[in-house]
Amino acid sequence: MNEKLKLENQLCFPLYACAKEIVRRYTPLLEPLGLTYTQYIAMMVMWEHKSISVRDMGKLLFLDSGTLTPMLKKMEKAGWISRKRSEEDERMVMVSITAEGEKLHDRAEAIPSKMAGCVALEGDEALQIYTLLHKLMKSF
Amino acid sequence: MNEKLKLENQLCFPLYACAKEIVRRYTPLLEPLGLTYTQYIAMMVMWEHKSISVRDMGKLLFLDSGTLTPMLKKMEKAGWISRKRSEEDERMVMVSITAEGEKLHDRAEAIPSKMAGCVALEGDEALQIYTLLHKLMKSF
DNA sequence: TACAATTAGATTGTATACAACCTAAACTTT
DNA sequence: AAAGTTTAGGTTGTATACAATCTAATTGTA
Repeated sequence: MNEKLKLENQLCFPLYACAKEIVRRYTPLLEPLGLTYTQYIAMMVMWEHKSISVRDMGKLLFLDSGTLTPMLKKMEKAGWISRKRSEEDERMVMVSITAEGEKLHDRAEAIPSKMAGCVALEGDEALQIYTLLHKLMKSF
Repeated sequence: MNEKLKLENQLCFPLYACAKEIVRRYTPLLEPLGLTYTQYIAMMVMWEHKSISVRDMGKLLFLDSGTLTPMLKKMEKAGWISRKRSEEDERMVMVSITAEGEKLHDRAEAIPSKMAGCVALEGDEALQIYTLLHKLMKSF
């Protein structure tokens, strides 16, 4: 059997499995805030940018409108953001953070340090993997 | 703003983004074979094990029955595998590869080397990330 | 040996993901 | 300015993922 078609020799598979598992571990921490993981990273964009087009958010998160549009509608309904078509360019929809959305930031403060405890890597290794993944991500 | 809640300071995010992007790049290579990425890794298990329980496949792939059951039914319909409840332990369902499933192996042979060209890492870096991700995966 | 606890899959419900396609708006080019 | 092209979002359809729950089979135990 072709060794290259063995699961243990894949580079993509551990990437896929680790990503899923870590997202899964975020879930109980995000659940009290009412956020899913994807909504959480969308809120990170909002906390930092306050107002941004769907297009630019998609570029930051590597997500397209097929994923973002329904999710942003849910987040609008939850009261964390508002959506409004831009007046300068009517093709664009601007997403803006609300006061409720800002409040979530305080409640999310404890999450990063809690998650750090879930990752079984020494500090040095975490930095290595961070560096390598960023290099890979920038090549996309 | 809390620096720890910035997207660029997350470890999980590049993991999530890289995994999605690499799976996305597999898609056109797998499409002629009629496989999705998840079906492809399931076939890897089948090519190696020939016959395995749903439970054990789930442990190898980090997937549960909620994902596997519907997918394996599709793969059975496609003719690559067969599903049969075990006679020794009627709780278990054994999945076995068919002749059609074995044929797919030949057609998949070219995929790993094609994918290698999609990853913008030097040989050394690919090994590093492989090692770190496996360490992380084993801690689950 | 009854009976409680565990286990394996299946099912249901919710939430992504993304390709493919559609519409409207903005931009290019002639 | 009219026609063709590109762009931004929205919609549809398909395929995961996974929590929660259910059923049937098996195992552990008093």
